[in-house]
Amino acid sequence: MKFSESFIFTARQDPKVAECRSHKLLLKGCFLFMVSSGIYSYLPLAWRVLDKINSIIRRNMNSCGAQELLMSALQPIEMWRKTGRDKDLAEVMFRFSDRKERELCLGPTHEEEITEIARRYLVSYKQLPCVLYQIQTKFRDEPRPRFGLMRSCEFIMKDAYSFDADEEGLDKNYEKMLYAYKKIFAECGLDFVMVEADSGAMGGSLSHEFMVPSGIGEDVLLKCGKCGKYYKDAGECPRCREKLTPEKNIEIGHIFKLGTKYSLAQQGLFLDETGERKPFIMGCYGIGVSRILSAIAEVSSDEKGIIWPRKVSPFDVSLIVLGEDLKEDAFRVEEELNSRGYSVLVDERNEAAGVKFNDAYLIGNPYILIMGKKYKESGKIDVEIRKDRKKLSFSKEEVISFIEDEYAG
RNA sequence: CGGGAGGUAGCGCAGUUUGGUCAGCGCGCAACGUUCGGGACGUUGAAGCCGCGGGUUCGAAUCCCGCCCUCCCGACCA
Repeated sequence: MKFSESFIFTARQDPKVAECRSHKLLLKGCFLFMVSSGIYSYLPLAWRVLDKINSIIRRNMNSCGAQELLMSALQPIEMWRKTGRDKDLAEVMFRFSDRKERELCLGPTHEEEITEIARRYLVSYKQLPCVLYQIQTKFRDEPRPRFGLMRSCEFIMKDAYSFDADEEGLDKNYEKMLYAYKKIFAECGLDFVMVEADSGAMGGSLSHEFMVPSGIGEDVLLKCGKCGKYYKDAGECPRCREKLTPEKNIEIGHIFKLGTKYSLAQQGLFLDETGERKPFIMGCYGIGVSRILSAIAEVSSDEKGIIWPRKVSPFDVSLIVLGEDLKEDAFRVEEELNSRGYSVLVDERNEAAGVKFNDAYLIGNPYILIMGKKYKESGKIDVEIRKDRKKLSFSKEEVISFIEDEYAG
């Protein structure tokens, strides 16, 4: 893609509305458009990243045997009355009524709706286990949106729900999901920690949170200085007896063993082998998709901009062209890379070199190719690695295989 | 919802104390020329309900009253 034709319009100065690093960089780099407090539009750059995160999630969910669906965002309040959560979640629900006076809300979460779906179709033990998931926008009336995308009123979430005939089945699905989550976050390039957590308003017996230590965020965990383990609450490290120090974290995932809370309240019943009616044993598994984006921007960045991990970067490669007469050659390099499956952002704008370098750092693609004076003289293309700003120099053929090697590794 | 800070051109800001001389600066944008491996230079130009509504005054970005919006800290956080 040619930079001059792309919807990328970076800012030179830091935006005033942003205080934390990810918020600042995402606005400055033209990833996000702030509509209002806690409400954002994802611009093309961010959407490319989200698309990649979603692909990683889908691949890992599908390989667990989970099936994707998409539930409604509009939900009748009536559905929530069965579980009593119309009251528990009253504060966070965007509620209103339509012209027929039907009471509605914008879905803040979907346990009730998925249970309605499950009870309609899953009527026999033979249909279990069953795992369904969706990637969808959730709506929550936050009293205080914060840190840009970190806590917003509208956000993208992956939520999965498991239905089993017995506890053993739930344990199995829970383990599978836990394993998949580890793979997903690792693929997204995030260092995360896992802690046991409260089930809160979700209910149920066991839950784990996935956290990114970041120095900012809303969840404080206690870290053991000796073994490095994190705890939700404890006076001292149960293993080392070492003092614990509080550290801020970003929660990017949360999984719950729900048990029968919803199936009992909503008559989510099936017939077992003996012909007895039994409630589903349920689990639910959430990932804050848009929060992953901001978590990466928060922890994987420097003063110049974001440093996207390879698998989620908006483009695989930035290509800076310095010199009007080199454009055609640059487009040929782009084509070569495209044909091998790599996306390239070719900066062929008529801008000063410094502008192009700084924009490349801000946008944060993992590799920056430079075609300029050196290419004219010796046919060499410089490669700058965004992560550590290390510089290498290659011939045209070598560059292609270098990129291939990097992405293969 | 409590406490703090702020709202002036697309973005970042000065001006408000002491009302007039105030519609300003930088960046960006448009045009032309020179540049072209590290946020270039010159010339010219377009762009503003000074957050909104009342009030005081001969006169309000500036003073008074009310409201709205944004950020930060706290409460809240499925």
